[in-house]
Amino acid sequence: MKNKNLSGYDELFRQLEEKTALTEDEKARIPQFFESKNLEKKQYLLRQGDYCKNLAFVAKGALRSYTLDDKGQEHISLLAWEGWWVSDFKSFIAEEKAILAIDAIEDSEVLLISRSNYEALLEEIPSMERYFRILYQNSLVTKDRRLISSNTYTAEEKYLHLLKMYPFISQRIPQNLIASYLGLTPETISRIKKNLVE
Amino acid sequence: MKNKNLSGYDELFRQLEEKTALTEDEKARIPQFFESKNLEKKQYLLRQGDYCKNLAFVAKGALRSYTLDDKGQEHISLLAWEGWWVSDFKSFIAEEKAILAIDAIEDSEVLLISRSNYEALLEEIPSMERYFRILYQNSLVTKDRRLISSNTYTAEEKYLHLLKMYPFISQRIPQNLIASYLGLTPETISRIKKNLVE
DNA sequence: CTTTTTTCTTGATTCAGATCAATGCACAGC
DNA sequence: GCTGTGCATTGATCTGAATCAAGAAAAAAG
Repeated sequence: MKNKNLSGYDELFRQLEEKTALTEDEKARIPQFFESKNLEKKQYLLRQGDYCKNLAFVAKGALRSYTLDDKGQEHISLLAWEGWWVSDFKSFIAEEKAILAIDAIEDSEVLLISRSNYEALLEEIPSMERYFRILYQNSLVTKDRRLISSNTYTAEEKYLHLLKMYPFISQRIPQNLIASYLGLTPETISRIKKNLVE
Repeated sequence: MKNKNLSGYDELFRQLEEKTALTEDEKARIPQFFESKNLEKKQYLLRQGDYCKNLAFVAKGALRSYTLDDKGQEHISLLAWEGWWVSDFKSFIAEEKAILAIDAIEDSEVLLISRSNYEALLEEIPSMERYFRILYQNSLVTKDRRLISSNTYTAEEKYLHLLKMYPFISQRIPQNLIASYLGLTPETISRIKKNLVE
């Protein structure tokens, strides 16, 4: 086995074992499929228009994926910290150009798996097929809830719903990124907070 | 094998074989896990607050899932026609009360699979584990795009984007349901259409 | 400790889309 | 053929959140 920083894999195994059982033999084989990468705050993992060659597991730190609209405004589609996966899925799977950009919002460590290694991993280790089925199943539930929130709730309800789901988020993620994630402006968040105090 | 209406299973197999290979033996075993049900237009498959006991495959017709907000307004989260799956996933998986209602918007035929049969199916037929992994993977891509659309686009862009993805939708789904799906009002859709003609 | 950069707050104004209200239209049932 | 019920259009008005514009505060950099 190549010289690998194993710390990131601990976090990966913790995640995997939450959803599926792994033998020691499987655990020994898994790191070969991945490659570790450190990112500094603001460093890009993917740029819009590039091909998304990897699926990334966040072992440490936090990343965001986002689109840029015509006016150059950023719209965050995902905030991913330890234990989350991030990529432009469509680009990764269908080998199209990415519409998402991904960068680090803190100094981070990610574990990258290429398309071919991903296919091989699913093929060779059936419990990984199961892991990803369950992961995606859960992600779908979360995305569904977010979509409902986005179409149904007022700005204040969206903000409160987010705090309820991720109580620590305001300690970790700046307000302007939270705003972008919720499809609101930083000013609106600021006013909501003021209202809540009263 | 029990006496089953096989027509619905043809549509199911077509869907399955788009994503994974099935042996004749597997195809013979699959129907046992499901139960067919006919629904008339407006008939409920699931009500808010009930437990979602089944995952439903739409063999014929069309269904919608939706939430009701405080003011009694409906917000459609999914329109599902032939080849689509529909349920309150969170309720189905975690055995919680459903926040979604599901009903038929046309006379329909669905194939229902219970939680325990779903688990058994995935266990006994590994290519079904693969099928659902790929299905969910693709659904995630679609949901992501919808979320971006919802947070980034104007009303007109949302409508055009929908038409581009499902060109036949306006022939099949009434405008007021399309509006609800997009998080808009029917009046807004009407005005957009008028503007587009000019 | 000082300077620079980034984030957050507050106020004034604007605007896209909702809401309210009325009318027209189409198809299902009798 | 009428008649009712649900769906679509159009206009007038309202409103929640965006935008524009300054500062204040906090964090990072030197």
